[in-house]
Amino acid sequence: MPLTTEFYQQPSLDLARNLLGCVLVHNGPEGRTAGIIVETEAYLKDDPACHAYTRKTVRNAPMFGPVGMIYVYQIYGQYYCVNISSGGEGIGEAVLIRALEPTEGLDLMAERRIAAQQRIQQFFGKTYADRVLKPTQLCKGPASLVHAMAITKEMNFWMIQDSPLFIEPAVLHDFDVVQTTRIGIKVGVELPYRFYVKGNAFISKK
DNA sequence: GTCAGGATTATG
DNA sequence: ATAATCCTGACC
Repeated sequence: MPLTTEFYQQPSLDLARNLLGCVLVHNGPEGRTAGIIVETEAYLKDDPACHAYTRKTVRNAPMFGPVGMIYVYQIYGQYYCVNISSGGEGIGEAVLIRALEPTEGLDLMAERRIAAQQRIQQFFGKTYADRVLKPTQLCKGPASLVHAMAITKEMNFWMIQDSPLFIEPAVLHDFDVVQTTRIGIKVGVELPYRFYVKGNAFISKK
């Protein structure tokens, strides 16, 4: 059973922490893929790194939506990242999913990762060397997991409580959580809003 | 209307 | 360490 609104109503930092161990699932036309969430980051309203820091805009609108609204945005021209809106309607906050430990559909994930990379390389008229992706490489990083799970910008504004992309309750328990600073940002670097499962081999970066 | 730059990734 | 890329948001 997917997690419901009640779960997403907790404060954004709690949500980021408590999403660890839960399972992100996509029941798509090509099949089912799933993975345990092992790394997240929170973006809060009074946080300079947050897309919604200044004001509500076309891009960040889903962050101001009801809790559980999916926010997919493009980055560096060619990649996408997925967030879950949090904090309540009218409050521009969200949790970024940064890494999964794949549990279902690993072959499909690998196919999609390679296909995605081929599209990108082909755009430059280059070829993409054949390779085998290890399970640890499938969903390591926010844009990688978006490819592996076939998450698209179509899903922007969808509600994760009621969509083919959803989250199931925690299957991991009794693990240690590391709370530290976020990755890839230039402002708000000192804020400890990143959470990951200690010792897990699938996180994007130490 | 213009323009700088990014919550990344793969490659050298 | 660095390139690649397109769309958004800031500013004039």
